[in-house]
Amino acid sequence: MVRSPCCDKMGLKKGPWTPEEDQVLVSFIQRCGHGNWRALPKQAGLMRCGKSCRLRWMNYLKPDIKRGNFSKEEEETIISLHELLGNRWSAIAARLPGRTDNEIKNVWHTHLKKQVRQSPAALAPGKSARPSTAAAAAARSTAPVTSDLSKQPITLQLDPAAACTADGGPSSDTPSSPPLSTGEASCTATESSSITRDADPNSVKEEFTDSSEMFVEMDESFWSDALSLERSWESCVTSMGFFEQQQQPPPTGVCPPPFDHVGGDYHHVDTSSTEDDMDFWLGILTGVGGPPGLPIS
DNA sequence: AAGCTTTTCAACCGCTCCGAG
DNA sequence: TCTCGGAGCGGTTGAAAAGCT
Repeated sequence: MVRSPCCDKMGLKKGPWTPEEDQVLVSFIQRCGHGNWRALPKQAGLMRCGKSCRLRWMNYLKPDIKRGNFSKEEEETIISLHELLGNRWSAIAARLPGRTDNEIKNVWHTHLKKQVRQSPAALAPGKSARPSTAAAAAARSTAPVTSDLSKQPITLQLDPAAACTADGGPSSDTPSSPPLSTGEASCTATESSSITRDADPNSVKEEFTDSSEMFVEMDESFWSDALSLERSWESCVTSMGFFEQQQQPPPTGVCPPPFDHVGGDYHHVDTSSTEDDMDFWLGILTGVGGPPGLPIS
């Protein structure tokens, strides 16, 4: 199937954004949100394609973006996560509040890659058997899981009915606040935001400062066990020694979709779930994508 | 100071994913 | 179930800045 270009190239501007264009984009998004990127430039009066607007906003103009050099801790976090996740820049960015995937990708290619090549041992303290980048990338379907689910960043699809104004238009009662922060009412129907369960965003960074202590590998046997219905989620994970290592009980705040929380334990209840479903759930667990885990009341 | 090389990073491109109809 | 369109992702590019001779 041949797809039409994302935009009609005729008459649309490319290249660096001017301060005036930035101002137009920011003020429009503050007023109206960005429910439909494709339609946004026309509505805002910008001679750009929607894709370009989205990129500019996501990578540069969004109010919560952290500018400036990466700290040593952030660099170490990127290196550790890259070892585990490969070139999944958006997943890595999800662990670094205020940093964008583009920025992380750039910093990796410009100096972290060289740094790792020069002194791989020094940058992976304490753990010599970490998977290679290539191996991590190849093993994405069995990506690691983090320790404390109660502090997991969760990608949340906001309920449009609850989170949006009636017309998807501007939220007039918060004119001076940063636009479109989590849960703000001026989003449109397709808006999504990331939240963390922990009020302090820095805790997320600290959580992953030394990923060698924070992650455990999950291989096919884990999912096979989990899917066999013979073992509970808790026993599968506990058998790996993971929560013992963390000196804490298995998570109780998030119920993975294929599981149910019965009698203080997690049981695999969805007999139709597949390993793909598990990968889906794993994305939720690692905060990488998808809707949130189901909170247990 | 000038010219050349290297580095940085914003932006583009093409692809995949996913939801709506 | 299939098709289509929008969003998002990762790879790549190229202009500008910085460093070097």
